[in-house]
Amino acid sequence: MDAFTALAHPVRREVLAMLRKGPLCSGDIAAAFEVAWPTMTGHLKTLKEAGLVTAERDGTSIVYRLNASILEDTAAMLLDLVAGGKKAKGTKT
Amino acid sequence: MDAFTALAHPVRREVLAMLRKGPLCSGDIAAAFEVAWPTMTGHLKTLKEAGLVTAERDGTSIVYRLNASILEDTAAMLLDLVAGGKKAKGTKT
DNA sequence: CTTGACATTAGCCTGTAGGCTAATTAGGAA
DNA sequence: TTCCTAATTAGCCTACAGGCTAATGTCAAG
Repeated sequence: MDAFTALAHPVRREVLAMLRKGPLCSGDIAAAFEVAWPTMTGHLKTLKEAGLVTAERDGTSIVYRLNASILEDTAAMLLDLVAGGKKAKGTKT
Repeated sequence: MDAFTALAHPVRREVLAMLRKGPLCSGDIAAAFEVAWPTMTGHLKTLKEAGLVTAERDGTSIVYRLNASILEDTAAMLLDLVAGGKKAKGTKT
């Protein structure tokens, strides 16, 4: 699933917001929301596939970490939709 | 439908990219893609509901125009997911 | 090896996004 | 009015996202 689609779900955006403060394990993330744990696992999987987070096992826990660069790239693509063909680099003329 | 969800579909993002060069009418947009016209009408409706475009009738045509500010806001929200709690405003220390 | 906690996978169900065709509305021209 | 073109709305269908419960896998501890 691509980053835009991954970002379309409010819970997944909230997860990213939690993660910006530092890495967290699956249980902590799941506990912070109303959804069942397996549901959160699904969201985390989606985020991981989109490259927005990374996962790493640490003992019995699995630690999720925000991947800022993908998020920045995605934001840049949005800004490009506005500016890409309008202001450009001033290369023309 | 919210802006993030609206942006999740590739055709809708392409429509926005077309629109950044200037306003276009429904028919021109529909003709530029493989989808049937009513399908494109649906996408345009979604974009309009998200505030990403505006529509205005001009004779028999309906002209669609990009609303850059919503797109910029949306991009800003993404960047905030990265920086919002990390770098903040430099207020601390 | 058994137990217990952490997390994912498997399986099922429901709602809705996204596609099409056909019908309808809106506006200009004859 | 009548007709033609532009665009939307209505209705239907299929596929898949997103939720749950139950079962399974994984690791550390005893």
